[in-house]
Amino acid sequence: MPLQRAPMVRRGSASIKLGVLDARLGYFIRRVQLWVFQDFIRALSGLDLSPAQFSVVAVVAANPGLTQAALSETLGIERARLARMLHDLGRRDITQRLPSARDKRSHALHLTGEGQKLFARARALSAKHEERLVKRFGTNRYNSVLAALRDF
Amino acid sequence: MPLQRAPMVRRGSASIKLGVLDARLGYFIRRVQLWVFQDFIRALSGLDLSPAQFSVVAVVAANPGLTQAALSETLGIERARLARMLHDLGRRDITQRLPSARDKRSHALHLTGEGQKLFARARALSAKHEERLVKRFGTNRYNSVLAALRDF
DNA sequence: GGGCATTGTTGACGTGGACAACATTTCAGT
DNA sequence: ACTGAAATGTTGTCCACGTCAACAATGCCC
Repeated sequence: MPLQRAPMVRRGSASIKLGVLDARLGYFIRRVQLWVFQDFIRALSGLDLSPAQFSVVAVVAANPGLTQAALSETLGIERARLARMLHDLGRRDITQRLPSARDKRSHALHLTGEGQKLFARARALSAKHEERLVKRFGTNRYNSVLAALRDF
Repeated sequence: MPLQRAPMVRRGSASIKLGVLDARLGYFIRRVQLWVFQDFIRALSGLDLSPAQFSVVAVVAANPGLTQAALSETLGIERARLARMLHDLGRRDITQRLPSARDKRSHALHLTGEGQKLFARARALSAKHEERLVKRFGTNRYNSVLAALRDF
């Protein structure tokens, strides 16, 4: 059994000042988003669903038949990017694009049967992720932050 | 003078439901971060400084002589990525890497004279950006969100 | 002194955002 | 009804960025 050396002591990251960054909300938003997304990805790693893919599936589930343009605007994902995402999700038999009756240019988006099963599992896993967030923030702060960001 | 047609009326983005996303903090964090970063980039567009570059300059300004490893860990930027960023900032005469006396492996990071002037202007512009954020949130909510994310 | 760790750098890969161009379809004004 | 502009979805391209592996130089502990 090869004995491992103890890793070098991490010295004083505490002494490093943030400077003006300490008064910039964008900096802290990025840091928290990094943590949240990493935890989310770990939580759903078994399903191979990225946060962006999960958001697409969730909105399609809540609004069956909506168009890609509407979905794109809702999630803030470029139409071009969304087309490629839906191509992939369709190949994996999660979403499907049906022809729209009223507008032949657009597609009506739906989940497949498999997609609905996957979404049910993803929802449960993401709920556990959310619980971790609540614990990390504390219930009160979690609620106030969620409300503030939602109203933005 | 070619007369412009009025753009098509955006119809009912209000009717689209978020579904389970409405109870996912990560979703709203991303949306706010999108807005914040876009506003920040617009605010500093005259200086050609990205949010990441600004954060590097700010931390170097507040901690002259620190090493790349320490900076990397503080900002959550990969050492590899940071090396390339500092190469670019050095080429633009904003930052410089001086040899470290104690540890010949590492570099002591500093702002150049030009870098300090640039940082002063960037700080002022980013402060106006921050004021827009305060107005958008409202002072009370801004303060509570900032405090909550800072403590995370 | 030997062996492993750390530092900084470079190369390679994949992802995602941004933008332009395109065919098809729809709409508004005449 | 016609016509020009706009909307929809798709593809191609470019670039920023996170990630990982490998490397040389240097530092540290035993």
